Amino acid sequence: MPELPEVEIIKKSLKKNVLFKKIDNVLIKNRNLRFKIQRNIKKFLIGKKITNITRRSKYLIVHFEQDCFLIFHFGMSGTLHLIRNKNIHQTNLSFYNSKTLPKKHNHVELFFSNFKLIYNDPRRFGYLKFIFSFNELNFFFNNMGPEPLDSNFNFNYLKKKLKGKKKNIKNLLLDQKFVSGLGNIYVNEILFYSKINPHLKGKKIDDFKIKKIIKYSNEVVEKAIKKGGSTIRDFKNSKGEMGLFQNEFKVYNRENRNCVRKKCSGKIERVIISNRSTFLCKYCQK
DNA sequence: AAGAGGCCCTGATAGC
DNA sequence: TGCTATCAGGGCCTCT
Repeated sequence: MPELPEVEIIKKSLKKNVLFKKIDNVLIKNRNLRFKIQRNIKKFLIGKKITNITRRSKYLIVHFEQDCFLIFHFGMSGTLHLIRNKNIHQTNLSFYNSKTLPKKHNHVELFFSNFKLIYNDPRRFGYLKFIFSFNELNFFFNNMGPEPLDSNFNFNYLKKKLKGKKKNIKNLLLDQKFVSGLGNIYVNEILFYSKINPHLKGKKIDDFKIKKIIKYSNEVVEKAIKKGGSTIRDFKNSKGEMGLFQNEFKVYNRENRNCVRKKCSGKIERVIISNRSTFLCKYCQK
């Protein structure tokens, strides 16, 4: 599901609901995720009070007292569900009420005094990890590139990083060491706005295009957060959960439809780059 | 050493 | 209805 904007939305609504709450109990129903859940994680979590909820890139970070942390990565299909006791339905962005809670693939349940938080992940590409110190946390994120909205993601940084790069710009923007937080949807959109062909090699990106990339990375990500993220396919029946940014897509999922630029007569094409769907207008994106 | 591709997994949907 | 094929918001690992 989530790229940076979606995780940001999850962070915000989680913060409203679970800040300063204490974990009473933990149920591990299935340890098999991308990485196996640590065997003794239950022992570490029980009795801990949540002191903050933050995000780095596509990772959600739950902070506890005494400098320990629980990191969530949602992979392609990971979701969090807040379930109130006694059927009180919470219609809060990015949470599902108990009616829409999937029955299968609930991997972890965290119990609080009057609600529980469930991590569900059918494809198991996500994972969670308990972190024991600030040092370990910093180390974990050490190799990650700046985020699109970070001031370090600037002209000089891109200029330097793109120099001599044979990799195409699409794969570069998907590379979390290059810039972190973007995924397939937002990279497609950013390249369309920037009028850059996804196949263009890094070293061929001139100064003008670098500025475009920065400008539209910022705009697309900011707007997506404002709109509550993108909801494409999961849990169609759920209500009150949907992000709205999918209505703003200019190229993603728009194969064979007309280019939205007024003077352009092109059609959106779908091609494959490194096994991922790539949407572009060949007339606009050079 | 950088870059391309395979692969991990389940579920939804389209086409026959 | 039921089969098969294809596709999906990610990223680690291996091979060249």
